[in-house]
Amino acid sequence: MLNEAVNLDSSPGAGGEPERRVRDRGATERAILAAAKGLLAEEGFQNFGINAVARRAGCDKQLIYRYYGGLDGLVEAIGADLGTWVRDRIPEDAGGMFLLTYGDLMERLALLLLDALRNDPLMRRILAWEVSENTEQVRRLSEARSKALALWLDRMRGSLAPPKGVDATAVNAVVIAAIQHLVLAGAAGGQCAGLSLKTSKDWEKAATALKRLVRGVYG
Amino acid sequence: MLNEAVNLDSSPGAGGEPERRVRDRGATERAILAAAKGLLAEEGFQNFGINAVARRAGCDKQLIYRYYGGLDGLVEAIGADLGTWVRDRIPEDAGGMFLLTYGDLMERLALLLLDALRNDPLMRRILAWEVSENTEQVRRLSEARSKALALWLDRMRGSLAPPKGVDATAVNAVVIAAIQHLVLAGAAGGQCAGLSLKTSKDWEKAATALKRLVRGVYG
DNA sequence: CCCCGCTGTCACCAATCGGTGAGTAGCGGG
DNA sequence: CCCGCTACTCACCGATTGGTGACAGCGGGG
Repeated sequence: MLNEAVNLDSSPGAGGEPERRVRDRGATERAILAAAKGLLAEEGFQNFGINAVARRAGCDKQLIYRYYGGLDGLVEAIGADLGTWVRDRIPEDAGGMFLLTYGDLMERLALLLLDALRNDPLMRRILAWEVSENTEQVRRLSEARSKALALWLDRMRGSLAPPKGVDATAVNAVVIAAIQHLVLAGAAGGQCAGLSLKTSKDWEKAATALKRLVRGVYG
Repeated sequence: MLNEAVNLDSSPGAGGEPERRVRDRGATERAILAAAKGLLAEEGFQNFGINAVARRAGCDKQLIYRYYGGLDGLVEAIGADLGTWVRDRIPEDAGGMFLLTYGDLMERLALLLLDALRNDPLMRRILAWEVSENTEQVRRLSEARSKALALWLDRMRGSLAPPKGVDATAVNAVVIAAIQHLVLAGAAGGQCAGLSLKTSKDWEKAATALKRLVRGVYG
């Protein structure tokens, strides 16, 4: 909770002095972006503002206006940064599933997405932000996130085609909705509709139920 | 959307005058509660505060402190009010489903819940609030909401038992999670995971997918 | 060498927030 | 009729918000 994480000028010089910041615009920009992401991930969008970001980044808010054009630009930068999410989340064994059925694939994807979201506080906060507000800021961020998600799904799916007679888009959307809400509810309140979501055993139950549902449709 | 609902002093007297408020504590209390619910439903929890509620109720915020003990008490009152939600949402034909299978029942329940939430902005906002914050305020409200939901489900279910070999609690929680997130995403951004959620045709697609998933598990 | 521009800091602005204490206005009972 | 209780309003508090203009200090190019 205490500041730290801001101390990017931990030069080995005599400690404790006023410690003038080095003049390095690139580093400052990165520090601001990191502060924004960290703040959003840890505190949520409620107290996400110019002052808070500047405080956490350890610089003056004026720099945020100068370098990012205000909070909007900063949010946009965060959105752009989400592109890396895909790169980081593609397991290396993605190619190892080329002879699975669509059902196998979707089950696997669902569980992977569940885990990925469970371990990504920033993504969770953005998700919560999306369903809570409908400002321009959020819309941009939302677009970036959903694009990243779509790209991820695309990469993972490979060239497997869904079975006929099923509106795969809709079914998958419902499954993804379930995953997202489970993760959000679990992170926020530790439960969802009477199902506890705290221990890993709880999550296994949820995962099993999720598998059953997916299998029930895709076989 | 405009204020109204607040206009409890629409006495037939000459309109436009300063229109002194009648001294009626009960009416004022009700006006405050209504203002709070309306504000929460229409604006969301972001700008939900003492000042905003007082402004909308057309009275001094001091009265909120006096009558409800501050925002916390007011939120609690909203929570208590959610008990009525159940009463209002029990269709009269609830008894007409006594010989359905569990699958029929859950399908019906899922669709009913979907519609109920789609038409209840207040419930939606509370839901969004729940997954966005974890303060004491929200926790109380969340508890009231989930209790209301549980009661509703209970009333609707009647005495039908779930099939064996299935973790009905978990499956149902996942289904409910899907419904809730679909509604939230639809209301906020008009889409979810590539599925548009604007027209009633869109919602039919989602409902169909939901039915498929439920049927896949419960037959 | 000096000066200009870029980086970073500080002081200040109006607006709003939650919260409180003091004071006003009207109704009802003696 | 008047007095007192109660519903209600107003004025003010400190803190924090987003936002801006002016200034300081270092460094590189003329």
